[in-house]
Parts: sequence; structure tokens; C-alpha cells
Amino acid sequence: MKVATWNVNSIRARLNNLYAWLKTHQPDVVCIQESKCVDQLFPWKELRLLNYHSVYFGQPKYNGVAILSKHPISSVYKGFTNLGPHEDEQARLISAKVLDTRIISAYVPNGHAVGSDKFAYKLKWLKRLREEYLDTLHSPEERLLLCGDFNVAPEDEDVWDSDVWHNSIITHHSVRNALTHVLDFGLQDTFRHLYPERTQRYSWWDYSRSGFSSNKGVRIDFIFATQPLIDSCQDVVIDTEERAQTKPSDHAPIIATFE
Amino acid sequence: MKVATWNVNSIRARLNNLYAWLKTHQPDVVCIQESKCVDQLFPWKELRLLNYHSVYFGQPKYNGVAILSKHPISSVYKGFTNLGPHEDEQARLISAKVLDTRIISAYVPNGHAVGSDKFAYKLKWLKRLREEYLDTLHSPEERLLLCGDFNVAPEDEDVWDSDVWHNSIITHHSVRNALTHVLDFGLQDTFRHLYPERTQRYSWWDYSRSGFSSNKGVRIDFIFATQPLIDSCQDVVIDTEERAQTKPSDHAPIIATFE
DNA sequence: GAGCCGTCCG
DNA sequence: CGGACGGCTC
Repeated sequence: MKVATWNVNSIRARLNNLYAWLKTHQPDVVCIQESKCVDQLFPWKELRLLNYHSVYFGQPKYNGVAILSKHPISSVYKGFTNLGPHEDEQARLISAKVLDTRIISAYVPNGHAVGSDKFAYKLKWLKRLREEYLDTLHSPEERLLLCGDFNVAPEDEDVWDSDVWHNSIITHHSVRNALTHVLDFGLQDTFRHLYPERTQRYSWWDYSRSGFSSNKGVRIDFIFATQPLIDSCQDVVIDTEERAQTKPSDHAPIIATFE
Repeated sequence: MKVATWNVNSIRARLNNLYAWLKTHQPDVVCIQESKCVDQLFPWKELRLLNYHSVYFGQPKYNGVAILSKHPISSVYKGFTNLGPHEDEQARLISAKVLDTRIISAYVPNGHAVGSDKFAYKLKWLKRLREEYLDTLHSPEERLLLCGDFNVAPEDEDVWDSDVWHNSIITHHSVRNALTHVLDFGLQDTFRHLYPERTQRYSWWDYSRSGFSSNKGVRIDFIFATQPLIDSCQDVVIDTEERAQTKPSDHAPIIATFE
């Protein structure tokens, strides 16, 4: 079973890349972030023709999270609550059961600037993810994958220059602590678990200043797994080839293989 | 000698199409309309690498006319006057000598709606083209080509449905008279001169409502020639293949061959 | 429908 | 830099 996560930076702007990528890699499940469209503009039909079921939690302009799956999807939650509509909530979280596994696609707030209102919202959002969501709905014994763009670089080795990124919105101790709190639920970073020695591996590179060509990136996209799945994780790949395509997203997809 | 005219609907949005088209057709001269950029953003270098000299009269956002030539270019006029800068004038007219021929690239105002201020400007513009420009600077005995997007369909056979287009901004008797006045200088439509029987041949099709696929177009782009050149005109082709490419301009190029 | 631009956001 | 979008033109 191949599970992927990819911040596509607008699904409508990424259609060609997405379709080609799905055909090449044939993942069973894909968690998508930053689709940036309302439900009506989501490419439901086209994805179905490529053999994917989709569930989507969208809003106008910003955010938007989806789960694509070759297998039937059930038990879908949108946002922090499954009760009623979500008009007041940013579309950053969607969850579904695929086969025997709970899949969560998360787009953690960027945080704008340390100390800003948006930064406080980011911290609060991560706290809610742990305490209102994981703790309430799930248990660490479940087969559960928390996938997405977390906008946090866990360690200094996860940014290309720790001086440049010192105390930034993705490295500040407060967001690292908030992420640790989430993982303390009983989750591990599949990539780092399998490859503790792999440094200078990133998942996001700025479009400008030739960020990608000189590998000035940060690792902020993850597939986190509970113990039952960590033990069966065979490989995790950051697909830098996709980032090197024409008209790429600024994020690379991550693909984890289980069993 | 191959001379072409093409309303590219933004030269920057049409770079790939333009470069491929130049390589395929290798025209000696190309008159361009609606480049839609200031001089600094015109692709001078790239065109030079493709062996074309360029002269350009641009403005921000709208209009913009160019002449590209494989042969050296001299005696360039921008706008209705060659005196001083043209800050107050829309960039709709450029003229240059290539070999022994005067080439004029013209983008006649669209006219918005019959009776509007813009419609009056269109009529005035065509009158100035004849009386302030052709009559003053040139003679019908010269080897002269007036090329461009005239936003006028001379005859009912030049629109796909004469009822739909009846009394429109491109068929109204006032604009047809204004165009006739220009041609009375001593110019003939090379296409209609060579092929009086060819109907349902158009140069512009609306992007929407599947205009091109059902050939719902209008013929508003022309290569007009003075007598010395009319006699040596061997062929005129409306390049509908280019209009059928991906990401096309809404106008097709016209290519005339002389000698 | 598809260019342009300015403004917002990451 | 490159998304989205609204307002503009054709």
C-alpha cells in the first residue's frame, strides 16, 4: 500500500502535473493540501476517470484539503468537528477510513510571523489537533496516518541553513513543542524513522532565488504513523523529480510504502 | 518574399506559439498587433536569436504593434507622427522600410459599440490613417503593404452570419465606408484580389462558444497592397492551423507571398 | 474566454 | 515567485 501527501499549491493550476504524477506512481491514497478552490471546482470527474475516489473539504481562495483513494472511502470527517456545516472554519483538515486505515490530510497554518495573530492561531491549531481531535476520536493503537504540510521543521537538520531559519515560524521552539505534543499522541515521522542519517532532504523550496536548483529547502511535509503502521513501513521517498518538472508546486510529494 | 500579419493577443502569452510558428513558416516580415506590453518587456533578444530584427511601438497593458524582419529595417515611424514622443497616443501604428518595401503594421480600434465614443474614435482613426498618414507620407506608386487587424469586415461574406453581425462595430456602413476611404488611397486586399470566390474564410474566432471549431468567425485581418505589389502577389494564406494549436491567439496569422 | 493589472497570501 | 481574485478590455 502506497500512501502519499502533496501540497499542490492550487489543484486547478496543477492538473497536468497531478494527472501525470498519479499515472506514474499509482499511489493507493493521496493526501492533498492547498487545493485552493471550492468543492464545485474540484476535479472530481477527472480523478474518477483516473480511478480515484475523492473526498474534499474546500473553501474559496485559500486552503482546501482532500483525500484521493483507489479503494472505497468511508467515515469522512471535515474539520475539527463532524457536526454540521463548517462555514466559520478554515478548510485545513479532512479524515477518512480507507481499507483498515484511518487517513488524515492536514494543512497546518503557516503562521505568517512569530508573535503575530496568525502565529498564535497556528499554535492553537496544533494543540486542538492533539487534544480535540486525536485524543477524542482516535487511539494510538489504531492503524492511523497523519499526513500533510505541517509548516514545522522538527530539527535543525530539516532546514538548509539553521541560521537563516533560526527562530522562524517553522523552527521556533513554540511550534516545535506544539508538533512534539501532537506526535506524543503516539505518532512517528516515517521518513526520519527509516532514515535517521538522511540529511539535506527537503520537501519545500521557495519558487524564487533558485531555491530548488541549489537545494535551499526545508522539510515540513510528513507522513506520521502510529506504531502498527510504523512497523510495516518499508520505504519513504521525497519525490524531488516532481519538484523539478515544469510548472511545479513549491512542495514535493512524499510517498510511503507499507507492508 | 513572405510577409505576414498576426494579432497575437499578448506577445508574452504567445511566446511558444510565436517561436514555433516563425521556425515553421520563416516569413521575411511579420506585422504584429496587440503585443500588450511596454518596450522593455518585448522579446527583442529571443527574436534576434531566431534571426529577426524587431521594431516596436508599445504601451502598458493595451495595444502595441511591431514589425519583425529577417532583413535590415530602416525609416521607422511610430504612431501618426514621427515627431517627438508619443505619450498621449495609443500604440496602434508602426511603419518601416524593409528592402525596397514600406511595411505598415496597424491595429485599428475595436470601437466597443456603435455610437459610443470609442466607435467615433475608430472612425476618426481610419480617417487619419488615410488623410494624415498615407496621403502625407506615401504615394500609391510606392511598393507599400498595409497590414494588420482592421476590425472591419468589408463584405457580408466576411462574417459567418450576416444577420448576427448586422450593423455591428465591424460591419456598420460607417466603418465600411471608412475602410473604403483608406483603400481608395490605392490599396487592394491581397486575399480577395487573388481569391474572389473564397467564402467562409475568416481570421478571427471568439474564444468562447466554440467559435473556431464551428468556424463562426469574421475576416478582419488583412494585407493590403499598392498596385506594384498586387501584381507580384502569388499567394495569400490564412493560417488556420495556428489558430487550432493549444493556447492560440483568437486571431489567425495571414501570410502573403510576393514575386 | 482569455489577455492585462493590482492586491492579497504563502 | 506564483497561486487566487476582481475589474478592465476585446
